[in-house]
Amino acid sequence: VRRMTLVQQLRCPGAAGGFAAARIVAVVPSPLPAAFFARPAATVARDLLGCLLLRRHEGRERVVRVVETEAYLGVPDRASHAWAGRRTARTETLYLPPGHIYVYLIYGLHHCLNVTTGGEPGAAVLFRAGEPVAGEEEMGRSRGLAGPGREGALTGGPGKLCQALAIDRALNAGRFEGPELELRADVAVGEEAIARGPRVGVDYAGEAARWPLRFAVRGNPHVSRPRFG
DNA sequence: TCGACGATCATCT
DNA sequence: GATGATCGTCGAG
Repeated sequence: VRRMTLVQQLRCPGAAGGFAAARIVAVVPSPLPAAFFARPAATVARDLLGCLLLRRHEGRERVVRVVETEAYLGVPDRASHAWAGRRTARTETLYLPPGHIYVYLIYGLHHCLNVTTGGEPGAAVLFRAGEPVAGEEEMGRSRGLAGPGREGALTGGPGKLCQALAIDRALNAGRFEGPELELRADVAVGEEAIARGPRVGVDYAGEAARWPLRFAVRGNPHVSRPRFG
């Protein structure tokens, strides 16, 4: 049912038959190989759309489908924590090999989940939003929600996603190969179904603030604000 | 040691 | 659309 829902969301208005925008690449989800992450951040960010993000916590599994990401290009990117080669206790994680987990606290309140990539040193991809696939009850409890809220209320934003998946800095510097966090290929999202735009909340970054490094599944209701595409 | 600020969110109007 | 919450991080002194 979830897969059908996604396919409907991926329908491309201009494509006859509607399925041109999505193709099933794996019936049985498979873990992403290390080579997947060892590419430029923008490429990884785009290809992560449609993948499954698994979180195992307290003996239970929570799963979301990735529907929104942002690429941070590292040293040459003023919006990146690794801009100009900055190395501090916090940013050290960004320089780990591709496929590592980078979690940091923002605004003193919220955690943000990233994965390191190839390309320039310090490059990474921020997970901005997911579509719940399994473990919605646990997510709601972690979020402190009474019942099922509007779409996007659970995992429609980087802070919400981390809270729903019980992700904090305890996971920082780990790897996306289980048991706590895992990424699996599942559905490839066609170019026609991908919206691109400038990244959120980086107005301070000068020219880099306008780089189109935000990626989302076009029209998916779980994509965070500001909506675009 | 100190001060300014942030890859956000919920709750207001 | 505006605002307050809340504290780790980092650069300046």
